Amino acid sequence: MSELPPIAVRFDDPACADAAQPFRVGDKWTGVVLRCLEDGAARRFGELRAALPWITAKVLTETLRSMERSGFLARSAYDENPPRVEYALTPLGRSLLGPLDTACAWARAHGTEIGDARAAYTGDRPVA
Amino acid sequence: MSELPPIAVRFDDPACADAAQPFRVGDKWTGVVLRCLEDGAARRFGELRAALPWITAKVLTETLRSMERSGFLARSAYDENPPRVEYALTPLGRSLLGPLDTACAWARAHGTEIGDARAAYTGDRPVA
DNA sequence: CGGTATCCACGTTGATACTG
DNA sequence: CAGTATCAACGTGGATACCG
Repeated sequence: MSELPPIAVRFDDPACADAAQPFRVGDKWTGVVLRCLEDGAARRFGELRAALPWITAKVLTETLRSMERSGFLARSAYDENPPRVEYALTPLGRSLLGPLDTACAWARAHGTEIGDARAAYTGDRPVA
Repeated sequence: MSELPPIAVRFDDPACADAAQPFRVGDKWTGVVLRCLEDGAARRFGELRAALPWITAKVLTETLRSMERSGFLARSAYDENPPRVEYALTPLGRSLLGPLDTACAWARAHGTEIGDARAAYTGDRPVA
């Protein structure tokens, strides 16, 4: 299985610019994990860690547990040495990808307008 | 201008069941405010308050400020007695409605599956 | 009417260290 | 390798009271 490239901070990445990203899927990191698994392949914990170096192991674990609990992904543990654990999207998890794409498309089309609006915002509240 | 009906807790309402609602737009209440203004009409602060009685004035003010700052809505204050302030979506704010509908459609189609998955979840992690 | 000011409880994130 | 334990820091959200 090929290594996942680290997910750079992209505009359509919920990890970056929460400020400029009005759409969120699930918890803070759910969207990025979905992106890591969107091709349908199963990934090991370490692969996900390597792809998302800015998430601590603890938070990644919590995110994966939460997604598992909601039925978005399935966890498979193999009793080997060294241990191996794999995560893959379920059909329910894959069903999130469409709306996620819609949100990302919005961000690509309009995201910069948010920054423009904030830059232009003075806090003045003229009286009509 | 007609009174806004209170927004009941609907499944596609981000206010209810954060747990079962994986999509969020902006801050906690941004989505509901968008819904209140989606018809394009301007609403007074008090109208929004009445429609969203479960949001405190402070938090509603913060939400409106944040949305104004991001360019999602425009605030108009009229120097009258008693004071009048109106909020209306900007074109940028209206552009959010499409993705919001997509997210709500997902929730209607798949939302119950999350609850099912949680009910079925035992925390057992069988070893393969 | 349309807000602010103040204070607080809570949940989430994060750093660090440790383990089967 | 794939986690867990612990603790600290922070931001959000909410209750209440007051103001121009």
